[in-house]
This record gives sequence, C-alpha cells and structure tokens, in this order.
Amino acid sequence: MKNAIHTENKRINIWLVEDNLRYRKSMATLINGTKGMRCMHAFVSCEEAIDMFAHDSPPEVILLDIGLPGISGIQGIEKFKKLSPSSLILILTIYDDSDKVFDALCAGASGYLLKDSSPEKIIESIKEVLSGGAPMNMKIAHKVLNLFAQFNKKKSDYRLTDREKEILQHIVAGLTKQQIADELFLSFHTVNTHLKNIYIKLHVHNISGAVSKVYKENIL
Amino acid sequence: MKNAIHTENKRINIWLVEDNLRYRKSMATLINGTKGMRCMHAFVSCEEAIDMFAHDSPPEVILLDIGLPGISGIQGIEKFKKLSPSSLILILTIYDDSDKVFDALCAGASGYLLKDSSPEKIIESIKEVLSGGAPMNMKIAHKVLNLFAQFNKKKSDYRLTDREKEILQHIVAGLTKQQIADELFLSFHTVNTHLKNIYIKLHVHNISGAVSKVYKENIL
DNA sequence: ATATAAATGCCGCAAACATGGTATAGACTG
DNA sequence: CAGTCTATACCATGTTTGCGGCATTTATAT
Repeated sequence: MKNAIHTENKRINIWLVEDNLRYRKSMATLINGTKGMRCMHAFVSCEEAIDMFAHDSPPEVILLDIGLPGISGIQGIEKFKKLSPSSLILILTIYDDSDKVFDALCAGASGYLLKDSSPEKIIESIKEVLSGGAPMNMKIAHKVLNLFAQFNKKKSDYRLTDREKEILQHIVAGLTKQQIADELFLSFHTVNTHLKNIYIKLHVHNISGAVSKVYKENIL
Repeated sequence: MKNAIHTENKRINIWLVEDNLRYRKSMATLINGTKGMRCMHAFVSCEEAIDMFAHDSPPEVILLDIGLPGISGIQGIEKFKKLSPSSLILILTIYDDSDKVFDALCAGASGYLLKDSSPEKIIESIKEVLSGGAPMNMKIAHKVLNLFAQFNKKKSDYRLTDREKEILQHIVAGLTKQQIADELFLSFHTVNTHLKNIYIKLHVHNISGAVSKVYKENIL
C-alpha cells in the first residue's frame, strides 16, 4: 500500500505562504481542485513554514508572498533554500517594482507572478517551474531584461592604450610595478611612466582609486 | 480598450536577419502569412540590415539570428539600437548557452527565442514583445534567473569586524591611511594595524589585492 | 573570574609608490 | 614635412605602504 510503485498517483506537494486569509483560502482551493496537485500546508508567515520543515518532508514547490509580517518573503527565500535546496520557490505578490523583483530572483526564486494572474496562469506556472522553466509575468520579464541592460550600459572609455590596459590588468591582479616590469620585460621606469599616464586618464591618484574604477566602470 | 496597433490598418513592420536561406524564407512566409504583420526585409547579414536604415524607415521589430557571418548578432544588437532605439530586437537562434544569452540581453535584446520554437510561439512572441513583454524560451528564462542568482552569490565571509569593514570601504574609495585616520578620528597607527589585520584575513598583501577581492567576492 | 576577541595606540624601517621632470624612436596623420 | 601619439627609458624626491613587534582598554563569552 505504501509502495513506491504508485508514484504516478502521488500529487505534487505544494506549500503556500500568504498572510491574506481570503487569498490563501482561494489559492489552496484552486490547488487542491487541480488534478495532480496538493496544497499540503498553507501558512500565514515564513516562520510557520520554517518550523514545518522539522516535522514534514519538504515540498516540491512553495508559493510565496512577499509582503509578509515578520520575516519578509525575500528573506524567506534564502531560508527555505537553505532548508531544502530542491524546493522551487514561486513568488506570488502584488509588488512589481524592480527592486523587489531583483532581490527575489537573486535570492533564488524560480519564478515571479503577480496576484492579478488568472488561476489558469498560476496552475500553468506551477507546472512550468516543475519542468525546469522560469514562469514570469510579462511585465516582470520585461523588468528583468531592463535590469540586464542596465548592467552593461556603463562601459566608460578612458582611451587607455593597449599597453596601459595591459599594465592596469597587472595592477588589478595585485602585482607591484617591479613585478609588472619583470613580467612584461620592461624597465621599471617604463611601467612607472605608463601608470602615471593611467592615473591621469582615469583621474585617480593611487592604486586603490584605479582598481576601484576598473571594477565600478567595467574598464578593461 | 483596443490597442492602437489593432485599430490601424498598417501592418507591423518586421525585419529579419538570418543567414540560413531556408529558415529565412520560411520565417518570411510565416510572418507575411500572419494578419497584421509584414516582413519588410529579410537580410543575410547585419551589414545589409544596417545599410537599409539609410534607405527605409526603421522596423518595429527585428528578428535576429546570432550565428552570423561578419558582424555577429550580438554586435548587431548594439548597432541597431543605436540606429533606431525604438526598434525591438527579438533574438531567434540555436545558441542557448548562458554567455550568449547574457551578452544578448545586456546589449539590449527584448526577447530571446530558440529556433526549435513552433511557428505559433514565434508569432505569439512578436505580439508579446510589441505589447511590452519579454518573450523567452522556457529554458532561456531559467538561465536568466540562474544568472541573477550568480550575481548575488554568497558573499564570502572573511569575518571582518565592523571597524575593519569601515576602513576597507575607505581604502576602496581611494583614501590613504592618513586620510582615513583623519576621517574616522583615529590615529594613523590604528588604521595601520587594522589594515594589517584586514590583509591577514583576506589573504592579500597590498591594497590592490584587497580592493580586487572586495569587488570580485562582493565583500562589504 | 578569566580567557578571548576587538578596537585602539605606538615604533621603526625597508620597500614601494606618486609625481615632477626629460628624452628618444617609431608610427601615424594631416 | 611637421605634429601628435605611443612606447620606451631614466632621474630625483618626498610620501605612503607593508609588516615586524608591543601594549592597553573594553566587551563578550565560558
């Protein structure tokens, strides 16, 4: 009876974390009314869900709100992921600002839905995340791409020559001027001169300023 | 609540850049066979498409391959965006590795599809990108989320004390030890000692090593 | 209560750095 | 052909760093 052969009959184990009573009830009803899915637990807070990991086997999917009392959904993601790395976390929230999206996805969420999504869309998204996808609201996906575009926008050009870039790379790597000279078969004085010119071009006056600029403005 | 695009008689102006003859033909046929869409030009290379910007009005959507002879699709994105920032670029390629995806999205692509997508999916995606979405293949969306997770990868903990972190921040900002001492109302010797301990904890021996480590491992 | 860690302060010295010069040779540009 | 850019090299000088050691006070933990 408790034979593993009947796994095809087992329903997907889903946990729900949502502080709003009505939404929680309706989501649980939706999930339990769907063939192959089972809302095993519905929690009001992350704390309750965290406790449950000690008493029950972890779920395949966690549907998680962000605006929660106590531990926020964002913080919750990391804790859940630590307790059960294989559990997939699907954010279901009203917040669509870039910061929340960014934080949630960085923390390890596998999908991001807005609460105005249709029940069909939510069920579909649960299936999608289980099959290795990353369900996202259309607007959210757009924000995600914008976040990417922002990353690459700052490539300042300080018109460093190839030699200067080469030397700057070695500086960033932590070598001293003399070590760089040895490495590149140059005189110490040459490296010194190049670095002098680099400082002028980057508008810095020491190594730390140069290295910081390299990383902050994505030079090289 | 009708979208302006649907009320207008004009069809959506789409350009196609794809070096494979058969795929190019079949895509053009697909688009032109879709109500409200028109494949205005089909190019073999980015160069040809770039030339066309001088002779015809820019398209609403560019369907772009990545593996192209001459200017690659990735480089093409930036050039197209410069020539016509409002044109939306939809990548349509066989490459699904994270590097390509990352580069394309950073360059300004508005969507990323794989060539194994069904014709219906492609048409749907064109509509989605026009309505402000970011159509992505399921696997691609998953990779995008993984890229985010990598960004926020666990910041290594070198057990720096608050004071040490504070001093390291000032070092990263480009201040000298003496300037930091003045800034924090400390003795030069204190700053010196702290930095000494920071070096030991970070396993570096100079400022550039420390600053590099701060950025590379997301310390502070 | 007593060990431990953190923050603070001090000394000294060799090494490395920052910055002001000057200068030559080759490459490219108008 | 003259002018600019780049890479190369050298010099001098004062400043800053890296690192060895040592010491005190405070806070935390056992």
